[in-house]
Amino acid sequence: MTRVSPKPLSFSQECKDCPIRHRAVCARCEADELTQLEQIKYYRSFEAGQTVVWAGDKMDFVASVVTGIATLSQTMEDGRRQMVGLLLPSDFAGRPGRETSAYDVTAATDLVMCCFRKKPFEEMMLRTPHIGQRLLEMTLDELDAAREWMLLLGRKTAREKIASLICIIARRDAALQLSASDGELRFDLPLTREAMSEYLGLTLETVSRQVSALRKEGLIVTEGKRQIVIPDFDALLEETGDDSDGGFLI
Amino acid sequence: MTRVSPKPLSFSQECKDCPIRHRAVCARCEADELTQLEQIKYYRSFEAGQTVVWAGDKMDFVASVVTGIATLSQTMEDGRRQMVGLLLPSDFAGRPGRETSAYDVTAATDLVMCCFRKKPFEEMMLRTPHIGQRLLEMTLDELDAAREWMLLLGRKTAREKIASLICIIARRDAALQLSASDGELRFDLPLTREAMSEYLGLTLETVSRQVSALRKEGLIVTEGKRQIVIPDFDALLEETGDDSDGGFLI
DNA sequence: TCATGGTTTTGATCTACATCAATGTGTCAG
DNA sequence: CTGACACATTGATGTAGATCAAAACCATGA
Repeated sequence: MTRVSPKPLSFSQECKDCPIRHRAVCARCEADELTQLEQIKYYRSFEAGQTVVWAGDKMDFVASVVTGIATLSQTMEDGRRQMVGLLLPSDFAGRPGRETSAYDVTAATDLVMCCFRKKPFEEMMLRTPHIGQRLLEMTLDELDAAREWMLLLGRKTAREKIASLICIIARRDAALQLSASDGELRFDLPLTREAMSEYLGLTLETVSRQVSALRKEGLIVTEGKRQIVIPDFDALLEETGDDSDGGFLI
Repeated sequence: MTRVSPKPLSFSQECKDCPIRHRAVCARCEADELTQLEQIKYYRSFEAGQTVVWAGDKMDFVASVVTGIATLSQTMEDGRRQMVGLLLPSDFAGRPGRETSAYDVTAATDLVMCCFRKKPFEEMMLRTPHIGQRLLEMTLDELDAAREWMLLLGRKTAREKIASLICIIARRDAALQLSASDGELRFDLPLTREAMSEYLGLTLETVSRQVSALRKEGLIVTEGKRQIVIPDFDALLEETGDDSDGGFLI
């Protein structure tokens, strides 16, 4: 909940930090709208493990992830938890037109978010249609991702779930940094086994076992703490159960 | 795929048929926009079991359900299927800005859809911001529903899944028809055991067993083919695993 | 250097649900 | 009335993944 002093970022710098979506929200704005956005935005940073908002709590801002990873989760009374959203840099959180957060929002890693107070943001949406249009596109993308996720939760085996998660993160990672060093893929898997289990609807023991299995078979290589190397992406894709083309995952 | 001759419905009649969302898309339009909508819309009807579009097929329209139930499903190569959308009267199908359908769209019951050719619809969205705004609201609602569904798929027991599905249908049914005869709830469960199993990520045998169990315990009463009576809604809610208030399900 | 606490791995056992197989029920055509 | 067909129920058995328990790993700080 540490409210950090606003960083001296210009818009162009900011867009460098969050290359896809946040820029898409901001960069097309006319100059005066842009100025207004500047006036109502602020930055907050969180340490890994901190909670941004609890489900049911008042949430008077919308935000986009600048660096780090945030998660959205639902909890049942008896403590069972299911992750329902994974926000990478440039992803958007918060729903215009709703007072309270429907989910626990948690920092999975150290996290910086760029926040806009909700009221002014909504007013600006009314004045500036393209923001709403862009938000609609992004929401439709998220809905598609959620539906892909539903297939994973409802029908995939533990092994397929793990392979899918790794491929999803690898793909999104590759999309963010232009570094498509084709052949092998190297990236950070910045989730604990527990976070992975909440994503996948498994226990953390099962996650651990299946990751070990994939490693023993050489489909993935783990380097140090959480660095992962995929020697042959297509081979791993085979294990996901998805049809080969991979389609429109974010 | 039977293309039905356009029915002689006025707008007000149409709004009677699809009381919530479809009206929300249309009724606020200015008179001239309304006329344009009238010009580009047409009706199609399908028999139970028919496929509206296959995943990957061209889909050059968006549509809203007038009567009946449609489903969105994903299929894996080996045939495993997961339902990812359940469209009741007034729900919206199709994504502006996408050429092909991402899902199999199927008529779960006899079905009538009100279709708008995509191109003119998109052009009208640009001219008429409130349509886009309404679509954003609807998409956000669907995203919330999808996330609730993810919790169900990832963490609920078979018994909780069945209870949840019945409650969801009962609630949406009650929302459509004003008839809130409180105390007991009576409604149609217009899904086969197989469709239910695709919704819930279970096998149809497990669905059958759990429905029988709920019936034997008196939590639900089945009348005739697919009519269901819930003598005590709150008692059934207890079995869903959700927190009592029930929140924001569509 | 060693204790401390968080995370991960691995093992042994249990169980909810899947799978395979048979039987029952309702509806429609003839 | 009688197959025939689609759908639903019920039973017997198997298994993927959960649960319970212990150990290993790994950073941090005294």
